[in-house]
Amino acid sequence: METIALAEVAAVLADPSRATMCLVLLDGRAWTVGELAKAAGIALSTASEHVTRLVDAGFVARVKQGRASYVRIADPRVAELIEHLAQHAEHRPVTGLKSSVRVRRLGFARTCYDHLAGLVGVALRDGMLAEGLVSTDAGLTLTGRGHEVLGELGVPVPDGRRALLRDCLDWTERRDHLAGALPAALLERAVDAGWVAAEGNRAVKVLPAAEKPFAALGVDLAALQP
Amino acid sequence: METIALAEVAAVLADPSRATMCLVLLDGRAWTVGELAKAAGIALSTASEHVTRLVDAGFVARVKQGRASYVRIADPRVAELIEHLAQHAEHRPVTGLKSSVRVRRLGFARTCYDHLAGLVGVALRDGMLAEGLVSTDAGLTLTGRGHEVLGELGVPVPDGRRALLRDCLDWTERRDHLAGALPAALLERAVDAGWVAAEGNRAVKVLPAAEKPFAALGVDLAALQP
DNA sequence: GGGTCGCTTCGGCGGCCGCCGAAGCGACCG
DNA sequence: CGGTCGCTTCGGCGGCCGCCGAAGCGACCC
Repeated sequence: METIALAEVAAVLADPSRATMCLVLLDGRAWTVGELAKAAGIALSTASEHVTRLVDAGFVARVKQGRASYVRIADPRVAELIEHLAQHAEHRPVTGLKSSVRVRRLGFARTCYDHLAGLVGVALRDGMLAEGLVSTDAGLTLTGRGHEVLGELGVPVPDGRRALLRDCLDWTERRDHLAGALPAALLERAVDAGWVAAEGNRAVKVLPAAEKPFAALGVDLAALQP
Repeated sequence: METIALAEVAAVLADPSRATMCLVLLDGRAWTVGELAKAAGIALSTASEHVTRLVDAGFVARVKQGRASYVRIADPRVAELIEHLAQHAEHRPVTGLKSSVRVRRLGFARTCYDHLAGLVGVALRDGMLAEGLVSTDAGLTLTGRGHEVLGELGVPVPDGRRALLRDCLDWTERRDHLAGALPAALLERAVDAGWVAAEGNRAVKVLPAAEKPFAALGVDLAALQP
């Protein structure tokens, strides 16, 4: 019986249109049904049906606002599940030509649901390790120094149920970057403080103000330019 | 393009027969194609086709031995992915009547791929936390005392790429138990040392010899009997 | 070497599901 | 209070895919 549940959940993501929707929703924003239809290249009516199914499966939430209907990922755990699955999917040969163009545009800095990824994301992981802010001795952990430095930068260290730090294989870099509650808080702080700014879909622009705080995290942005 | 990859991977698990196969394979053993066919309730020919597809997708490995053909999960990361998906699947209402009977049989102690789960698995997490062997201060980590105690028990602390400790929502207990490289090493030691013995599919029998080592891990087995 | 056994491959059937356009339905705009 | 706009629902079409039994193919047994 329980086994059927697994198949049902997988079936929801097994359709290319629904998969596309989930992936674009990983940018953390709320999309209208019409936008999702366009992104997936299908009729509005079909998109609406897909959204219904994603809602029923608990993957996304639909919030009506006036005559529009906004769709967003239901909760961070779902985002992590989709990322996990996408990681496995990208774990093999690949890749087309067109995608490499898109990847170029997104490669330097981008968001992965609610945290930084791309070249900058990977450098952040390396830098924080090198500075001793995080440790991999027994799983990924934040060190005492890490607590201090983040405090000085105005990044609150979350203490909820969600894992503080997780490795997340980067789609473009093929190396791990940091995911979890802490990187999410870091991105939020970075946007608030004007260190970075969201550009397009998932692209992120790194602003000059980022230089100092990122240096404190072990990242030399000047040496990193593409 | 990349989006299609996600859908393809999900599609592999979206079939009830293949999902069943993957779930039974979570016991870590190698199954023959015939056994899998019986478990899924389908013809041998169909099962063979499913196995081929699971192999192509990188979920399982097929190793020929004489005229038999053994199938097992391809690697621990795959097992974690399937568990992750199954967790999401079981995250809702549920449950039939028949399944509760099966659950009863498996509830006390069972394996979850390569580590202990069930009531004992949950108690292990609680006990190790209470004894200060693991900590949740910044993600799940093994403490210094944890290293010591495990050393005394003859459990080697792995240092590979795989995460040492992870929370894993228990299907039967609806609470977390410990997964990851360390719980896997613990189970292996427990079997070798005769603390526990594998019974049926995923059921585990806890032997008298388990009392002392489990007490060291903060678990009072006598108080735990079902 | 003939017989059996376990698995794989092949052909063909049947059902499910994703697709669209048309129609229905609120919400907002004048 | 008609008109438009965004979304949802409905009916029907078409293709894909999981299913089986039959046939093919090695490996083992005697």
